[in-house]
Amino acid sequence: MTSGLAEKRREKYEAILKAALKVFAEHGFFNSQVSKIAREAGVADGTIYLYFKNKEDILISLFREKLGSLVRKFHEHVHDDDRADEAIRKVCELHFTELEKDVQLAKVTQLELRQSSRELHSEISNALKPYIQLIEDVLVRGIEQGIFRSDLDVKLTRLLIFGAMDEVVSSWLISGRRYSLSAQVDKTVDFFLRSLRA
Amino acid sequence: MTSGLAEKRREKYEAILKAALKVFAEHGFFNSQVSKIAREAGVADGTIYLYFKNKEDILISLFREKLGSLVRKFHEHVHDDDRADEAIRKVCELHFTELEKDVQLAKVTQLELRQSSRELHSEISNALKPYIQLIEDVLVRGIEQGIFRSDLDVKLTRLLIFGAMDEVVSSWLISGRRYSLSAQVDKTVDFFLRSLRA
Amino acid sequence: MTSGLAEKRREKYEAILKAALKVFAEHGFFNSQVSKIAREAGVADGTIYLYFKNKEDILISLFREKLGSLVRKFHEHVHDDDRADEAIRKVCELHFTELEKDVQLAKVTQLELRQSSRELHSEISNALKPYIQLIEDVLVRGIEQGIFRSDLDVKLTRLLIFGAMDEVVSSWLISGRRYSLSAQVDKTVDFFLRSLRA
Amino acid sequence: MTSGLAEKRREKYEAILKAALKVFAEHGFFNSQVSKIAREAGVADGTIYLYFKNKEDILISLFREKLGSLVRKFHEHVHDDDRADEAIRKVCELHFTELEKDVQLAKVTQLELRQSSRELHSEISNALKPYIQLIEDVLVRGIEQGIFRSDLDVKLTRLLIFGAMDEVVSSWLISGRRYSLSAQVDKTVDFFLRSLRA
DNA sequence: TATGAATGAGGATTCATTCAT
DNA sequence: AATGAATGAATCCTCATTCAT
Repeated sequence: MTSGLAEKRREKYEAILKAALKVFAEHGFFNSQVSKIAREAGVADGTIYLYFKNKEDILISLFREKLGSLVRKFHEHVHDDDRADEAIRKVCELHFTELEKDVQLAKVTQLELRQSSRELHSEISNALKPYIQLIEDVLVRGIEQGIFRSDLDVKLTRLLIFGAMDEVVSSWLISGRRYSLSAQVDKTVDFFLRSLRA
Repeated sequence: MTSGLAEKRREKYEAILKAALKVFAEHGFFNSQVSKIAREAGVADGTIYLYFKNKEDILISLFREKLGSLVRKFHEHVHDDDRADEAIRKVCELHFTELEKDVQLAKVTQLELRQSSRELHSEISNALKPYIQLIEDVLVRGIEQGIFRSDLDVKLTRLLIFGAMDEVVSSWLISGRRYSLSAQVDKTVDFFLRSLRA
Repeated sequence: MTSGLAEKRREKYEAILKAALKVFAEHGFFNSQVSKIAREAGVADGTIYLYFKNKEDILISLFREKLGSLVRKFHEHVHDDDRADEAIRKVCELHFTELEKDVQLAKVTQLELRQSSRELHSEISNALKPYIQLIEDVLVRGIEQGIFRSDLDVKLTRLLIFGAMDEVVSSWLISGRRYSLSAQVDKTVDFFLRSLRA
Repeated sequence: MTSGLAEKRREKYEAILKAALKVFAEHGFFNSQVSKIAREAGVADGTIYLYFKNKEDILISLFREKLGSLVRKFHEHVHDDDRADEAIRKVCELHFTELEKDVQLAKVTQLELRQSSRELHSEISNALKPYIQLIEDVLVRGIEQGIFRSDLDVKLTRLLIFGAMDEVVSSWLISGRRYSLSAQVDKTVDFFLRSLRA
């Protein structure tokens, strides 16, 4: 029953990631001890190193898994023949609602992820790429559909859109989540579409 | 001659900040030792603590000084009776050209500043407030001038604008500055104004 | 078929020792992980502990086996009625040629063996005793045969002889084996015999 | 008063070395914690690293200082125009009496010094070189004086002599110092001179 | 004011050994 | 007998900060 073993391994892997998410969100990356994560996950300190190369690797893996899941969710809800303006709305909606649902994840991605070492930055930006690319794909499709301006610089625009959403989330977190994040979707998307439309 | 003393004090204060900017930009906040900053500034380790409370205080002070100077520069170039759309252009232009001119500052604000502790974040967002407020003021003025839509949510929009610019700078840095940052001003401002205009 | 089982056990025991010899010679005792020896021997980590008490026990066993084999070889080549001066030559010849043939063994005995813990030292000197004793026996026989001085302090002299040979081997190893070790036999034995002869 | 500062520094340096000698002799290199040395020396753990690069550096420095002092002592007692056979006696006498007087040093040099890492070995053999060279110089002088055989291989012979003495000291230590080490000088030197004499 | 030697808390990681399977 | 995943004790070193001078 190899699947039993692999499954068990996967379970422990995810237990550690879950514990890490909680600890990182609560204390920040640099103030989180590996031993604290181990305790939270109910494993020995050394066990962590059977699943992850080092402390940074935990953060990267966490980020990859979560971002991958976000991209996957997007693909579940949006199809290639959907209207690009609806797709933009869906991206923003998922971005805001998913992070609103999972505050720990929001904290880690917005605040703690930046607290990493120099080398980590390229890893992180690699992990972000599929998401940024996804936004670009929607922009390109919008132009093809004749919905978006054909003179758009898609490489620049994808950054403007991602950066704008990112800042809204950060600000919401820093404010202590005193208002609804998902309530910002409409106005945010409106802002984007006014600029994008042909 | 207290002013002589005060002047001397100010000089050393600035020498330390200048050294810190260089060291932080080169090695990142967490990989910068106070002793390295002291050596770069030509003072003893202990002297640092006569001017700053602790290591974080150096970063905050650096940020405040630099951001204050950026805000000051804006006020030099833009006046209350200027057209709001021109003011938005001026904000973006200054944002991009100032950071393009001072790469060390760009690195510190975009990358290293985020590597700070939990407590630091509120300090940083405090230091950012005057700049964000400045953007908001322009938006309000634009509405009053009838140039911008009156249904704008200025609190949200200022974030969208700041976040978008911020991301363009980050991306430019991460790319290794392989293209001109200031060359992005026109398209970026165009993106903003299409959404803002009445 | 206990002998079949015992044989299999012996085979695995020797496979582990052979692997340990290679790993110890290459990385030194303290830089050799038990898991590395296990991998080299093609067994699981835990299996090591079915054959050896602990890591040190591997080293001691290795030493005993190898030294025992050296003593056995000596007895194959020298007989009680041989001339003692010829026996001294044989001892030195075997000492140098055997270690020259088996560099891994030389490295372990000369360099890594010393890197052991306090408690190990008595074990090691126990394992060395048969060899030192063998030298003493030759000396006693030489006196009886009238070939060696009767005023020799055999307890001291056996140390002088062993220590001298030991140092030649160590120096040869440290030099990177840039010359022939066995070529030193004649001059070394000459040095000994000038002092020993009646 | 720079000499005051330098003196103070030297004093602390020696206090740490003295503490290290005691701790290493008692527990062996690998079982000696840096913190134990610090406590013994009456300084903070971190202070150690103001004087030494790392733990190994303490051992190397200790070795160098002590061996240097032994070489210096030899030069105080022997002069270039002394008879080479007397010089050999002096070498052996100093070797045995100095280590007999300073058992901690004997333990460290004979037993613990070998327990070092691969890289350390070349450092150690470098530190030993002046002493080995000193023996060679005496041999060369003996040949020039016509006292020693002119067909001596001085490079080999210096090893035989050093190795023989070294082993006597090791054996004495392992025996628990149950006999006088310096009492072995006469017979040891006699063994050497019988081989060396023209 | 300025110095810089001294402090000492703090933590990621390794690896010999165990034990459930 | 054999496995190898899990354990968790153990420690060197860094570096922000202090304080005697």
